[in-house]
Amino acid sequence: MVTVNKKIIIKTLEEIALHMELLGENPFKVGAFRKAAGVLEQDPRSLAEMDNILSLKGIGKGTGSVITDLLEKGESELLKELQEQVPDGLIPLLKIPGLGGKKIAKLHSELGIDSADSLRAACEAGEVSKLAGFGKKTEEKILAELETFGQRPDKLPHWQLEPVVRMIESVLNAIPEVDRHMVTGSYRRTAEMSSDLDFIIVTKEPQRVNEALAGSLPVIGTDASGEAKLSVTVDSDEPVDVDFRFVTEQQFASAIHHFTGSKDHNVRMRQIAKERGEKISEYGVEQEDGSVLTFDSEESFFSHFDLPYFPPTVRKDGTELDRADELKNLIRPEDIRSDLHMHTVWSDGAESIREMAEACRELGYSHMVITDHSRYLRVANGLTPERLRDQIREVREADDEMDGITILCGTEMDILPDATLDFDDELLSELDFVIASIHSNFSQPQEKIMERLHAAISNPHVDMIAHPTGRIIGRRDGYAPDVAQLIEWAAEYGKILELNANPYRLDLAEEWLMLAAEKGVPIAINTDAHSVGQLDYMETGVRYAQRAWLNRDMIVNTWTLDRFLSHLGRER
DNA sequence: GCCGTTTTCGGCCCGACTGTTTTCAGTCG
Repeated sequence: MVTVNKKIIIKTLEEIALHMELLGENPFKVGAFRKAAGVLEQDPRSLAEMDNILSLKGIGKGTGSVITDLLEKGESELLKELQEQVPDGLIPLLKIPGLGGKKIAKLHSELGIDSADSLRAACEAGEVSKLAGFGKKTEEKILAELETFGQRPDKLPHWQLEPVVRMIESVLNAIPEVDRHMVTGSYRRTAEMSSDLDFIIVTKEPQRVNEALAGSLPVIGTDASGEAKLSVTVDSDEPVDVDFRFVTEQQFASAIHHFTGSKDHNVRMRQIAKERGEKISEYGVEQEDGSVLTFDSEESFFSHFDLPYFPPTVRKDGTELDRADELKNLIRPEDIRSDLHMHTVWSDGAESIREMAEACRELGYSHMVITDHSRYLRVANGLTPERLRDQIREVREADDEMDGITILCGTEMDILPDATLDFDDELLSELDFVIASIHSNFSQPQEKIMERLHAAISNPHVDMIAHPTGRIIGRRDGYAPDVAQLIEWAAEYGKILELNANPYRLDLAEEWLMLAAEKGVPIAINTDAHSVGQLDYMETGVRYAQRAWLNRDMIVNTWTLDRFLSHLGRER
């Protein structure tokens, strides 16, 4: 029998919701199972640490008995019963746009549809269009969707959407009838992955803008087109769904708040409004007398409800509204005064030490660390001990020459596959800051990976572990370390863990950052820049850190140079 | 199914668009 963990419970609850949806169940009942799954997912504790799982808000008799079933018997009676009523093949059909639980239930009961294949056959035979509530257009649309069924990813990583956002913004900037625009949705919340892009557009002529957009964007499909919105699929590396909403200047603040979400955040806000006899919509706040209040900014919108401004990144499951007093300590981009991980032409970077230093000074940093790769990483022209000593001399010279910023000597040293380090202790002791990281043999068993990480983190000269899991969002999982253990070690040995701000990485992930915070492990947000331009990744890193509610005092790069060095136990 | 110092019953956020309808259900976000 499989050991039941939190993930299995979450998945089971979600499966139950899906099956119920296909049985045409009451949407609120379906939602209750989804909500229970969400409550567990949001809770940072592991199953073992949750002694009172059944008393969590959102988990009641029904969802609780599913959990009890799973813990006691390893499976859910309810899910088994549902699976007998609903063929497995129906579940994926929910992903077809335009098909929801009720329509699929009808296809199943009236036509015996039980899979994508039988649905295709029924469409081709013209049976679907004969059903009440269905028609010729629906049938054609289903057939077209089945063509590409399962080929498109559900969500795209933030880094992949970024160039699409830029492209769309430049199109919007070129349309004269567009007065103002903003990208919202989960993208604005710096979610790792988003299923679509949402733009709010202020215009007095929505129809003209609608036509201009449809004419200028590489549109490969239109889902909806009206006075208030345009929904299209835009061609890019992957097709991207994009929604445009047209609003007036007065509605703008309410609209960006509404479409930035999250959905759960909005639900909480609306409940608060309702208790006061008000009603929130994307157009404003309706008063009891029917008049609608609008706002000149999101700040004044929140303030209307006696709330401080919650940045988009913390708008998640609604519980953020209970954490208003933590906002003042939340890390913000302007708190950052250093970048501790970057590369130069000495290894695989594009710019010189001085060019990187000038760029960091421009950003207003007080100090920075040059951390080129070590010799093991041949593909990146990693530094031999001799070259590193040469580099130290050049860094010291540059530091002496330059005013306004302190340049420190460091390395991003490889942790080798055999759990040894690429440089010896003597050389490491000559550096101001030592990063250790894994770039090779990702597929080793977890014990070996952990042995490598332990060798690094327990070495007294090593200060930080960089991109601790090696993941690339949406591409690869990395080397799957036991992150909880790594965090324990970091706490034990007093070491720093990195939040790598490169949008491809964002490593450590949110859930681990929260655990690290709980254990008091300091975090460094670093760009790992390989060029001057990449130093700008810092903002994404900080926004991502906000999602984990990191406060500025635990972020190493907010510290003064003196505090940083004294933490490292180094003097210069 | 879940929840509740206004409630143990009756709500549960709210609106746009489409397709199939002659006034609205279903889907989506």
